[in-house]
Amino acid sequence: MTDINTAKGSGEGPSKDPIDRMAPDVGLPSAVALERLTPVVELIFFAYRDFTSESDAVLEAYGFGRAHHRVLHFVTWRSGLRVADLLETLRITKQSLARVLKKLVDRGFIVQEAGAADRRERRLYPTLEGRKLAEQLRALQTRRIAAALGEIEPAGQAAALGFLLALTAQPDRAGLAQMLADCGMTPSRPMTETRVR
Amino acid sequence: MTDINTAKGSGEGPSKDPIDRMAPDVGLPSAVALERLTPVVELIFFAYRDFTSESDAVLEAYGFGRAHHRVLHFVTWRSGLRVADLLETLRITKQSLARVLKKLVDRGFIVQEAGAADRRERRLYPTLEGRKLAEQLRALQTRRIAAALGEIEPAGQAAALGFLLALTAQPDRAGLAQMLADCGMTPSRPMTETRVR
DNA sequence: TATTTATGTCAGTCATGTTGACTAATTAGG
DNA sequence: CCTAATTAGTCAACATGACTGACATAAATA
Repeated sequence: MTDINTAKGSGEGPSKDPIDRMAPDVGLPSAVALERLTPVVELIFFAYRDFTSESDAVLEAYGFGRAHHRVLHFVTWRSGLRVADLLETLRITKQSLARVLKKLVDRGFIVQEAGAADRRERRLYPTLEGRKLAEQLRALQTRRIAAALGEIEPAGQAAALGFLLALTAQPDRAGLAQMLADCGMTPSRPMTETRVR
Repeated sequence: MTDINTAKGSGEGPSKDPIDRMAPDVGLPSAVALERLTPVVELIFFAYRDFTSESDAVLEAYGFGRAHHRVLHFVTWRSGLRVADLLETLRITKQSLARVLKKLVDRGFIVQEAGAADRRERRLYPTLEGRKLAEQLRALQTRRIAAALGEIEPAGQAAALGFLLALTAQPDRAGLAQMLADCGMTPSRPMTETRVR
């Protein structure tokens, strides 16, 4: 666990590697100082736990779980995607998806139709009911996000998104950054080619 | 050390409802505009998914899962806590915890000892091996966090933490904010109704 | 036509969450 | 001092959502 043993107190050196040039204020030399970030690990845990709690409660009333939420979300807001896209996005196996997707289809929240160009593909779409639930869940989540953004200084909002984007692994960054930009949500320091790790 | 909060002189607005006065830049009126935040929902999903992926891989080699990680984390970094504290923190049931905790104890990563004042209590402590694993996992996570903080403007780092703190529900905010402050990580606009200090 | 691709499905396993009931040890209150 | 409440451990049973591996089917492609 200690590949970070490079410089330590080196205050204002030229910063190249992201791991070395961090947080002047939130202060981060390099080696030992990483442990100062321990509470941030917990912060992320608590934030995610609470971010999902509201929608989880709604889902429960429908007899769905978080897995159904994820599927319904992407099918609704990236309407027309294929099963393969969903597998790639969620990083789960076909069988895991099948169980969840089947339930959503059986219960009338999602419909499948063969692709126009390639009829092996099943394009996925929400039904009216599916869209309604997806909207309800989105409302809960975006409301919480909006409230949280409202609690920080406007100047820092782009940075907050930039931080989350930087936590995300490369393969998904570009698409996310594009989506954010399309919605007028420009993260600070967008997709800098970073090989974290 | 708190000089980050001075960023931009926009701080003195007539702040009303958090949901109404948000994001001039990241722009947020109120009603319909919430749907512009949809990609942020996905951003949070991807960020969390990728944030946990590295440590999950290490855990797998030990035959542990994310549940064990959470327990080991809190037992190590809040050493000496009681079972009841853990239940409260993780928001799981006694039985869920028992299975995971028992495995960690049986495998020699955690020890329990009766509380000094109240001998019904079982205070939890990591063994040497437990601490080693916890350190390894923490290193992975803090390294990723540090890299992500390094990718945004220093001025925005406090805001990024403030955003996550704002996503967290009240009960846990105070303690988190205190921990962050103790480590020199001051989130911007800390706790609204949570006076610590 | 033969192969590859996209999807669906069967069968079984594992991890982690749940409930409810019960025991044991210890402390606290009347 | 004896009963209450508290803290923790445990059993049995169950649900969800991951996983693997094997196999089926339809459609596109070489």
